[in-house]
Order: sequence, then structure tokens, then C-alpha cells
Amino acid sequence: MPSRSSAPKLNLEVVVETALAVLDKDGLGAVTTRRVAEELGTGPASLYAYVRNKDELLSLVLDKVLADIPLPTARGTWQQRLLRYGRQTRKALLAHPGIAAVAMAVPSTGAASAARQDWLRGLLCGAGLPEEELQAAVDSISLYVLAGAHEEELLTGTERGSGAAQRFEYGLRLMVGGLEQQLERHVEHLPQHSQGT
Amino acid sequence: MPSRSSAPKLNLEVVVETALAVLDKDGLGAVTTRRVAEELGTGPASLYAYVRNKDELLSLVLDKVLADIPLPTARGTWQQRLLRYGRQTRKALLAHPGIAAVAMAVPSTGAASAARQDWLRGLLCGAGLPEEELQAAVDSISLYVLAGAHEEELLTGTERGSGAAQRFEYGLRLMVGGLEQQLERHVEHLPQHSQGT
DNA sequence: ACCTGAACACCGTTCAAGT
DNA sequence: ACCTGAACACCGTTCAAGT
Repeated sequence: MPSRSSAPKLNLEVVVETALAVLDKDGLGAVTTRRVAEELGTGPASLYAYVRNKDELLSLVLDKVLADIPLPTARGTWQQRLLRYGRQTRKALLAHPGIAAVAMAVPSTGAASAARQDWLRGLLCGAGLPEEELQAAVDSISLYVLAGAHEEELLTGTERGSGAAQRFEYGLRLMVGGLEQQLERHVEHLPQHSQGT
Repeated sequence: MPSRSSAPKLNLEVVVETALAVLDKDGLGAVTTRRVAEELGTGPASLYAYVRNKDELLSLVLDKVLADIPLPTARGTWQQRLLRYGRQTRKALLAHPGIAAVAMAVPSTGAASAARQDWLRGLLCGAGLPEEELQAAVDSISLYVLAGAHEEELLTGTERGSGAAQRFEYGLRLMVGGLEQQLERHVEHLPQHSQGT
């Protein structure tokens, strides 16, 4: 309504959406400031009104993808929920080829990333993992899931049969098994602990 | 001795060594075809007599680093040897900041990489892991070690206190614990199996 | 404040030409 | 066969200038 300024043609949200659209269509290599700007009908310099640099743009694209990944429901054991978390995250990342490479390359700032870490933390805390191990456990799981998806991204069509999915599942189960073992050790040492499920 | 051709000024080994020296001195970002060529007193085009492209050069640099990492001795349990493998690999990769990023980015071809995978395979086979699980287990361990080192590389000096090393150790132990659990399951189902160590 | 054309300082790679 | 200068087709980012 005020006449003193025309509405901006661009905004941060549309810049991030456009970058994600380019990634989905032509891969991470196609996400250049020039290409994103071109898609918006302008030049690369225009993006810098909304973003400090290309890394920040990629971080925002990553967080947008993470924000759209559902978190598992509370049904089932913590093991089942952790496995579902890993599978859902892997599947969602692979739907945007190249985004896992971004996740490995840029520090995981962003609200969606933090929310997912908090969810994992709550899950493992509820399972009985002691406070001093929570962060290390959350980091290990997060790292494995992101790295596994990233490795699958690199495989060409022929190599990425069902084998890759099964290897991902196997490693995820190894970590779940390791956590179970860790919990047993604490139960031994703290026999008064009440055990749920 | 033959006069019909002068000795080449360059060879593949010196190109790879120079690229690694640049990486060690100024980081992965400084490893450009121009910089490596300049260090050799020539232009970037000269490298292409020895290397198909930059990715191949980086693969060779990676394999050179991997070849210099010692493999643990046969002393101790398989768990102890696996932990030593992980710690030694992490330490050696972190001595060349940026090389873990290369390991995550390029497919792990190369003789040294294959030799290390074979060593892991032999270790887990000796531990009693069934044939059909070996590849998945080797891949999971390799992936975790490389990704863990890569993540640590990204941390700046202040963030990379002892916390990062402890988180790496924790995740590595989770995988070892998961493998132990996996082995117990197979012992249950194959009670005639003779168990060593 | 928002936007932009043009330029700067780089890249990886190719190729014709030299020896 | 080995080597190279020069060019090609790109990059991310900056900045003065416009509105």
C-alpha cells in the first residue's frame, strides 16, 4: 500500500526455491549463481542482496529439504523409530540428488537440522542413554545417515541396485546394535533403573 | 642412454607428489591445475599428459596418502585391531587436511584403497562374520571412518577440541558393538561353529 | 533498500603448434 | 611422445551506478 517503495521483485524464499529447483532438475553442478539468477530473470549480483555467499544459499537449500522430511511417529520401540528415521532421511535426501553432498560440505546450521538433532536426542534419552553420551550418539547416527546417502548419490544408475540400500540398512543396524549394547552396560551398572517397553 | 629422445621433464609420480605437497601446505582449495603446474615450472596443460582430468589427479593423491597408512599388527582381538584401524586411518587422514573430502567425493578406486578393504574383510572374516555380510560390514566401517575424518576437517581450530576425537571414538565403538551383536546371533544359529580368541 | 551491468580474478580443459 | 602458449567457456564475487 505505501507508495514510497515498490515491492521487491525477489525475496529470499524464491531464491532458495529456485536454487532447489535447479538442483532437482540438473544436479548440484548446475547450481551456480549465474544459473539461479538467470532462472529468476536477472544477473548473479542480484542474489547477494539476500545471501552472503553461495555457501549460505546452499545451506538454506539444505535446510529447506530437511524441513520437509517427516519425523517418525512415536509408535514402536526406540530401535524401530531409529531405523525409520534413518530410512526416511536417506530416502528424502536421495530425492534431491546432490543435497547430501551439500550436507557433508557445509556445517549443519539451520533450524530444521537442529530440530532433527533434538528429535534424535529425545529418542535416545528416552531409551535410557546417559546424558554424557547423547551428543556423541546423535552425531554418530547423523553422520552415518548423511554419509550413506552421499555415497549412494555418487553411484551411477547401474551400480545403485538394491545393494546400496541393503548396505545402508546394514550399517544403520550396526549402530542400533551398538546402542543396545551400550544401554545394557548402563543397566548393569545402574540396576535400580526402571526399564520401559 | 638412447639419444633419440630426451628424458621427460615430468612424470606421473612427481605430479602427484607436487599436488599432495600443495594440499599439505595450503589446503585442498589451493590444489588447482594451475598451481600444481606452476610449482613444476610449467603450465596447466602439461599435466594432461599424465592425468585424464583433475579428479583422476586427486584420486591418485588420495591413494598415495592411503598407501602410507600402516595397517594394525595381528596382535590383540579383532575388536582391538578394528579400533586401531579406525584410529590410525583417522589420524593419518587428518595429517593431510582436505584429503578426507577427496575420499568422500571421488569413487574409491586405487590399489591402496583396495588393499585396506581387503584387510578389513580378512579381519571380519576371521572374526566369524558370514560371507554374505562381509562387504556390507566393510563398507559401513570404511564409510564411517572417512566421513568422521571429513567432518573433523571442517571444524575450525576452536571447535576441534578433544570432543571431536571422542565422538569419532564413540561411533567407532558403536559399530564394533553392532558387529559383536551380529556375531552372537550367528553363533546362536550355528552352534557347531568353533570360536577363536 | 533493492537491483544491476560490467568487470575482476580466477577455474578446468582443449587444441594447434612446436620439439 | 612429450610439452606448451593461448584460448575457450565457464566460475564466485565486488562495486559503482542506477532507481
